[in-house]
Amino acid sequence: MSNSHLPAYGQVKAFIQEHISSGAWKPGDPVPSESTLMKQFGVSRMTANRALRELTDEGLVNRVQGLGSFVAELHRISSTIRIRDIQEEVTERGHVHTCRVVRSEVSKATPELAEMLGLRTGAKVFHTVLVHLENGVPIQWEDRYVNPAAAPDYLKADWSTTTPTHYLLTHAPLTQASYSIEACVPTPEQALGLEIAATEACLAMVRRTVSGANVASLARLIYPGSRYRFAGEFQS
Amino acid sequence: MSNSHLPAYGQVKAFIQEHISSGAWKPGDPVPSESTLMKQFGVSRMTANRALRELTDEGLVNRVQGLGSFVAELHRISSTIRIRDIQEEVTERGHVHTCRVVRSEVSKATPELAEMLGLRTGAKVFHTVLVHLENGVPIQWEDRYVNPAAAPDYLKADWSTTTPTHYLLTHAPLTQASYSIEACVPTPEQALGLEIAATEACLAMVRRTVSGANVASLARLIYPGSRYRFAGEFQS
DNA sequence: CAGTGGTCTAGACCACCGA
DNA sequence: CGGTGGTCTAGACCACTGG
Repeated sequence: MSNSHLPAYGQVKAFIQEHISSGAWKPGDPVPSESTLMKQFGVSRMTANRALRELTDEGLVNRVQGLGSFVAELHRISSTIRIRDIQEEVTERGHVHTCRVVRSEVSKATPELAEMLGLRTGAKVFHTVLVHLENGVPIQWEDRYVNPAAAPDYLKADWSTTTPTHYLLTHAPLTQASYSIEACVPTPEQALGLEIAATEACLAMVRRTVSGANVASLARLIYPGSRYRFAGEFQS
Repeated sequence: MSNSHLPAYGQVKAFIQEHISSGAWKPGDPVPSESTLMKQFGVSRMTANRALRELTDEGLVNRVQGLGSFVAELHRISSTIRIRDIQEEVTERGHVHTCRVVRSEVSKATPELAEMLGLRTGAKVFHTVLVHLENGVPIQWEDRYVNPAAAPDYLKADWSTTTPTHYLLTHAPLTQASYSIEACVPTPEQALGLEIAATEACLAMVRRTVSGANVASLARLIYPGSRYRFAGEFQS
């Protein structure tokens, strides 16, 4: 085994994890109690508790006070998505990120937009439309509305050195966000900007970010289906 | 404050979280050390440690041995995705799930398929193609290859009472999976099966699941762009 | 009631970092 | 060297569950 260098709580975790992932303990089966693990591994209760608590946080185990610990249902296996800055993503791949500004303006909130941003209809909003390129190839159309209350100097930023995502992350402490991913066909203007056929399927990510009491921004990010995909891993 | 009913470690966490999300402590700034928190809150070191450790697990704080604890970069805010059974998802919405079987057969692995499933070219694989409907409306085209070693009786399952996802979750303990989401246009057969126009953009989720030593299954799930989206929330 | 988990303490040893 | 985090212990009190 490779457990020898693990801390004690890690060895207890590994022991339980192996029994679960091998199928020896099935969903709903009881997991050894803290006191059982104390005797079995010769550890203190705090150590056994930490092992079980971390497994609970990871979604592998359910615990009920007064009852015991049980193997969780399997479909809880999960993966994490992060808000990433596209510039970071591109340079991390060793490629060059550039950006074209299509629009950068002050506009008035339509009723739907006002609703989404928590403003009055007709209120001032910032609006930018950018195209992000990786090694000169367009990979993202970014159409973004920003609440002036959250970032008053948004339009003064220089999009050749920073990105809206990065600017907002550093200027408006982010507390919450929601997103959705859907498929769409591009508008003629988007197809032109992304240099793709008007019939090509695209991924659209709609993101709404909240900063403190304000909705900070509403963004619609369009990716050509042929040049971009989201990927991830589910673990243990 | 509403902290009064929180356990001690929770109060310490809340204290730090507030300073971070309000922007008072910015990324890179030091967070109070364990011994500082001990004095400030009158708690033991284990309690202060737990607060800081959980904040680290949540990605809000970075800790370096011998140096200290620091506010993490903000873009770490994350969300979790889970593998969900489509039948569960539909019935949870109070709707009716049904399913049409398009194909259910034994076939031979092409070179690419063999590579993805960890088999030899020409080896036996199970192949099913199903259409899932919500209240009679097609919402998912499921094209799946299954490794016989992981689920020998896969083709004997009754797809009117169970789904491949559910069958595999219960019969092949899942240890790992990877996925990718992309946009595509449907093939003529898929458009027909999903009852959509051949030009409609679709979401495609490709999922590869691993069970113990075997790759269990390779699935391509196609969703009509007009009827389905992935959505989620980023928290704290 | 006995057994479970949820929390907390006071003290300990170690490895690491920077001055 | 002193301060930091990483881990561990032995014991404690509480709330909850089931029989």
